[in-house]
Amino acid sequence: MTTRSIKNILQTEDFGIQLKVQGWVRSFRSNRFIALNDGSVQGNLQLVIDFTQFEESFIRRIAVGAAIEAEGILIASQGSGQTMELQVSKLTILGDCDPSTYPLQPKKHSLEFLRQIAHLRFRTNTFGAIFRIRHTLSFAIHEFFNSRGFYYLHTPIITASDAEGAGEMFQVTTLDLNNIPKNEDGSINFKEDFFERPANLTVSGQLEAELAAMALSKVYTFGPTFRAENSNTPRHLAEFWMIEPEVAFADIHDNMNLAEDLLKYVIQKVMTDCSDDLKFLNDRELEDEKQKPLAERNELSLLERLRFCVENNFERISYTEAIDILKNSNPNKKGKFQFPVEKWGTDLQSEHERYLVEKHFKKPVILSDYPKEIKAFYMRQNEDGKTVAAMDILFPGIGEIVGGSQREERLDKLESRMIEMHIPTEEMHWYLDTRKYGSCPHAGFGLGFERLVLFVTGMTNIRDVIPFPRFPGNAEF
RNA sequence: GCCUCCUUAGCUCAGUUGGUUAGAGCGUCGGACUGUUAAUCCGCAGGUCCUUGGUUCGAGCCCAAGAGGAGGCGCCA
Repeated sequence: MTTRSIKNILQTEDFGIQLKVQGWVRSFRSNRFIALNDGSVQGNLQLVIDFTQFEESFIRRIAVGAAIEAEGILIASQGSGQTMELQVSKLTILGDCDPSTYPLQPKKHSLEFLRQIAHLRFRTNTFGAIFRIRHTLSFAIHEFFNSRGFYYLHTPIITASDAEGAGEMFQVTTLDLNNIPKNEDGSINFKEDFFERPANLTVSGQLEAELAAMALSKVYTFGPTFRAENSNTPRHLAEFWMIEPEVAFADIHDNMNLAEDLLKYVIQKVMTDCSDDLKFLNDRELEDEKQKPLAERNELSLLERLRFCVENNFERISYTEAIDILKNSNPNKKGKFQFPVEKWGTDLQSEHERYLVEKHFKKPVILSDYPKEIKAFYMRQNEDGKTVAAMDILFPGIGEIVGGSQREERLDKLESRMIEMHIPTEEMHWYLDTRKYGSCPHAGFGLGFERLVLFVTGMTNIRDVIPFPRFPGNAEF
């Protein structure tokens, strides 16, 4: 007899068939009904046992969390609440679960509590849904790029380049920290280190992806990224996953189109393939919001937000237009902003981004053409001499989900900008070579994967959408 | 890194102006019941009130420091 997943059983409705299932007990009622879940799907399969056929000591071992195997006949359910149930003829306990110490109960737990038992939280409905959706998003991203002729590129995790310019890095070393080899002048002798030079964990695969795009035309990376920033927010992690496409012969508008198409494709994919999980998370959020004051509730439900995002064009405006809107906005005039919007050239604060996305446009916004002073050295300088061809996509509740740009492909402009910004040109000879030999216009962006999962699941803390979050002071599990 | 708030039973939380023995729901454990839907009913047990120090005749409650958690800001994806 073949074992079948609960997902498969619930889909096929093969009544009258003898089959075998394995899973974990979610609840056991009336000494008769076992709700069995194997993680393949949100729903449970109801197992029905005749308790007169089993020893009382055996019945006691059917506890919440226990791993069991059951054989029986699938029949139309005799009770209401489910369409089918398995009439069990043989039951085996594969792994006991002591209810007096097992932390998960058949009741609602707070996300904060579950974060402390991240090794067990997969067993809850909420986290089952989150990680099935995370998987679906992940695969949809590969599907999207593959179907458009992109090549999946593995850029290095360890990098010796300290010029990526995207924040603090984690150093990688095999030196004995209790006995660090020194040069005569007292500085650290990195010749003794594994790579014979300082090395770090990557903060971005972009620069390497550009090199590949200069030959393969369309590439993307999808891998872990590390930032040693002391960021303590529900939107930041020290280790997160990022998607970074890089496209030759593309300008900033192609770049915006690509990002918008990608986001819509993967969100639509989850709406189609994970409807049960989304329904669960949607209802969970509605229930949760009943506790909140009206002003703090979402105007749209999770499902409505996703539909809205897929069905509407993202608003595209320039930084300059954004400043005008903000200057003339009610909160700015009434002094409601903590940071009043006054002059062109300063970076937008998150309260400003929130206003644009959540109040003014009420939809995803693509902001472009930022002042060059507040953006990275590799971004293409616009004709006005003041701005660069940068673009950020802002999502409601999440903030910046995508950051990208058309890259500076003109060698002289790139070099002078690097010198202005104190980027060591000698060390970056390999990057500059792409501008020296057969340079061409190209563009790309970085999409924060966990921020995407946040938006799609409606969760509000990024530590709840990655299995084992890493953040300052925490690397448990 | 800065600011605000929180920490009471396994979990979620009450706890009056500082006043005897710190409470509830759920869970656990014991019993009853058995076509249930986070089953239901009865009963028992369960506490370093985060830690340390201070004020006071007396501290879960007031003060200080520390630890842990959450949110806001900055950095960004």
